[in-house]
Amino acid sequence: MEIASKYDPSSVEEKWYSFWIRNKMFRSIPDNREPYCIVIPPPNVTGVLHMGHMLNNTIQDILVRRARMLGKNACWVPGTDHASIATEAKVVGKLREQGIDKASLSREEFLKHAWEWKEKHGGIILEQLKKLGASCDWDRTCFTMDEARYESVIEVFIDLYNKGLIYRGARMINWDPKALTAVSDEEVIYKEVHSRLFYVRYRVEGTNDEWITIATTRPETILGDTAICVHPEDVRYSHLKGKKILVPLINRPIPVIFDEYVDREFGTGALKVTPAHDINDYKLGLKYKLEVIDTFDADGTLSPAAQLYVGEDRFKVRTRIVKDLEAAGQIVKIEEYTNKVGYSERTDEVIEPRISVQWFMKMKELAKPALEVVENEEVRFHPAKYKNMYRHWLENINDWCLSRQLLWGHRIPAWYLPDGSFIVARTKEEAFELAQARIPDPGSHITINDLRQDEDVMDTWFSSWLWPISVFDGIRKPENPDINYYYPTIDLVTAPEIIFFWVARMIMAGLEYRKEIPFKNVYFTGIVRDKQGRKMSKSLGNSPEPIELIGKYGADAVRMGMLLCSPAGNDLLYDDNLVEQGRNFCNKVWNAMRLVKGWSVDPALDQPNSNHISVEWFTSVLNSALTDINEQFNRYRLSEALRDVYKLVWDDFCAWYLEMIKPAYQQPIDRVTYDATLDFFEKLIRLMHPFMPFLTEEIYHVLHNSGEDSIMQASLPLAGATNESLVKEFEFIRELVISARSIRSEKNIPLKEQITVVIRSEKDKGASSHFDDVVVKLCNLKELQYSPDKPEGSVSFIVGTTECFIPLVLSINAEEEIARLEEEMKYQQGFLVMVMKKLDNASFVNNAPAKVVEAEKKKQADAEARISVLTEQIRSIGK
RNA sequence: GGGAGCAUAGCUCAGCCGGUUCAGAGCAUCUGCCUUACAAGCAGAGGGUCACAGGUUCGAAUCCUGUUGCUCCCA
Repeated sequence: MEIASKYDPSSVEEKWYSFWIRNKMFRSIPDNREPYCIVIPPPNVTGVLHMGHMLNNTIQDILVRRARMLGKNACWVPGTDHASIATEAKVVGKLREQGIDKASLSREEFLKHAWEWKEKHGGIILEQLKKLGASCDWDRTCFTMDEARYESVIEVFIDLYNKGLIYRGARMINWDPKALTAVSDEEVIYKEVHSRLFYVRYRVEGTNDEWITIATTRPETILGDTAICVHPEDVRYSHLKGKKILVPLINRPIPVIFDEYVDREFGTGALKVTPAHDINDYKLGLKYKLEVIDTFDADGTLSPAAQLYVGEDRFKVRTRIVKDLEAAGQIVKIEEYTNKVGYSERTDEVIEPRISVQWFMKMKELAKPALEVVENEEVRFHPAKYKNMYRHWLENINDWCLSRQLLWGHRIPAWYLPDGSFIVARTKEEAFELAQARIPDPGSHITINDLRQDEDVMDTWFSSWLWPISVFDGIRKPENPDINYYYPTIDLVTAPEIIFFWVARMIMAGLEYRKEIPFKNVYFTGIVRDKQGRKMSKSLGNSPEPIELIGKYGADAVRMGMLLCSPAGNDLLYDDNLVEQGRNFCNKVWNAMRLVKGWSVDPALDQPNSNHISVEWFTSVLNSALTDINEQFNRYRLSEALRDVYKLVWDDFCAWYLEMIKPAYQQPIDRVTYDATLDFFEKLIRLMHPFMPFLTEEIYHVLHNSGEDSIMQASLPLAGATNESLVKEFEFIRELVISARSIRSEKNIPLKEQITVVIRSEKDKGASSHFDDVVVKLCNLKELQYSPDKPEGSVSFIVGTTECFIPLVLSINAEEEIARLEEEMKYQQGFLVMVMKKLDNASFVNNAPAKVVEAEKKKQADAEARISVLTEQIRSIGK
């Protein structure tokens, strides 16, 4: 049968994925093998997967497939995340397109739409993962809001509330006026923006023309000012002690306070204090018991408390109030100014600091053990540099704002009584029971219908942080066989940007609910960027569509391309040519298979010497590479491991080994070499399988003509012994061959023309002759000779310290030759001078380790040998 | 404003404990080749004061200090 000269992934990938699924090869159930488990970072059901997911999931699949081939019971748990705020925004947007206003829907109606969205997009995402080749145990697919996960979240909320770790309180929070919800500190992105610094003068009460000038970037908050703050040692303002200042336009008197918080150098050294709308002002307000005037409504328009501009948007008001202040003669000057402004991660709306009653979780107690397990490397980070970042965050941790004013998510299990107090309970019924028990006066009876559940849902991450436990139902059933077997999981693969959102909190949850870390290693991938280093984003349109890419190049190529260039924690600059490189590699392997598959075996043929030595050599090379690659995996250097595989397969196996044993056209090969080669090939594809599952499965079946077994279930090749001296010997041969080829190329000697290479050596001495036949074959030699003399009319070259010649029929250009040799001579002499400088230095010889000195002496000897050879060569040509 | 990290070939990076696996890899570039597995290929070649300035040392890309430039995190 003719095998196509180009590997066609499209026909192969579908076939093998359904084969794996059909045979339940990704399925894992607890048994007595060692478990290996990864839980997927659940992708959001907001949309489709992007290149970052491709990289991240490729890495997970590599780890899982490798673990499986190492005989472990490998389990990769897939799932998706409900992504509260992001998904809700998408659903609202979609409804708006259909002319439906969210406000016109009941909670139940809205949730129906949200679930529809989830079913559709969650499904797409899982299909994309399958296209990539992900070997997830699909029977375990979870969703952060399915029944088991939902109940787990509620359980944990109640438990932490009862432990006093969750509380309800009024705090200044980050408010998203577009999504109309609180967001956590971690969801605020600070961006540098060009703005203006307004210098506004406030009149001192009781004077006609005494003023104090403040500087602000947010004049629209002036109406909420409740103090002016200056530094206690600032002499410019000391006369204002006890005075009142009038808020511009509304003339409300406010006190002057004195606090060291103020930076005297900034602006005028006088600060307006608006406790309702700035976190630092809020703290000052608490300290000095200032009045809090909330001049904004939830949607970012001014509230009646502002007195002016009521109902107008905050940014419109900024322009208007400046105009009005100017008219009133209270603008002193306006400066251009660059400052950082917080934006909502989800809606990109400018965050408004706002005082609001929310649910919070105390973090300090949980943070301590979570820091410890990373410090002592119970949980290892790869690369380790992220420990610094982690430590810094945990040491400066704030309470976690848990509630979100949204519909899509886990609803807060708190019920309010008519008197405003609340009860945290699983169900309304339970809350009612508790309520009755609590009410001291039996006469003031309430009915169950008097209870009203909190309208808010929880932060999405409050479900994600339980993920490694909840996917095994370990919250509801802490002793079930799955959780006992799979937990703690082994590896987590995620992005550094969610180290706080997710990684830190999972560690906390694990320690709190299992008394055990959730995973042993965290592999941080980089961010996939475009060639210009920009983050890939939909709005820029700079991200390739992963499924199209897979369709064009094949999943294996995409996996290779993504990983080849992404050492742990390093950003990856995506370029199509990475994927091309992956595709080319697939094709290379494919063609190696075509070559080997095309050979016919002659059982009568003895194994020639050159084949024998070649097999021995490659055995050693393979074993040593297997050892190295293992080591790379142990250090979580996956990109480097893949590079080593690439080099082993392409360079050592294809470019050297196969060329060494390749029979002449239409000639048969001997049995021993053929079997050894098939064995090598099989080991190589098994080694490659975690990286490129489809191609290797295909080749596995072509090589075996086998039916139902799969390379997935084969074991990884084990490293055996390496014959170091043989490998070293071959390095000499490799250099010799390259030099000879290079001369062939320089001298324009056609490949077909046979030449002779002479190695200068006393008979039976010098270069070993193990590989002589190999050299003859690789260089297309008539003959390889050893001779103590230089042949007449030949080009010479040096391999190591050994002199070699290629006798040429055509005349040698003496000048060219001498120039070439002299250049080499110059280099060698320079090298020798450097070596001698060291060796002549008494303190070097006395202080450096003997080994180093020895090495220098060897260098000296080698350089001298080469120089004398060169001298002799130049002289002989010269005469 | 506080903290962390990075700077090595045109590009992306590797170089752990200072010393021939020290100046490397892949890609890109250039020159030959459609050589019977592969042009998605083969054979060659060029290309770097290891950001800058000091210091420690017999010896520095590697350790220390400063400078510059970039990145990230936190407020």
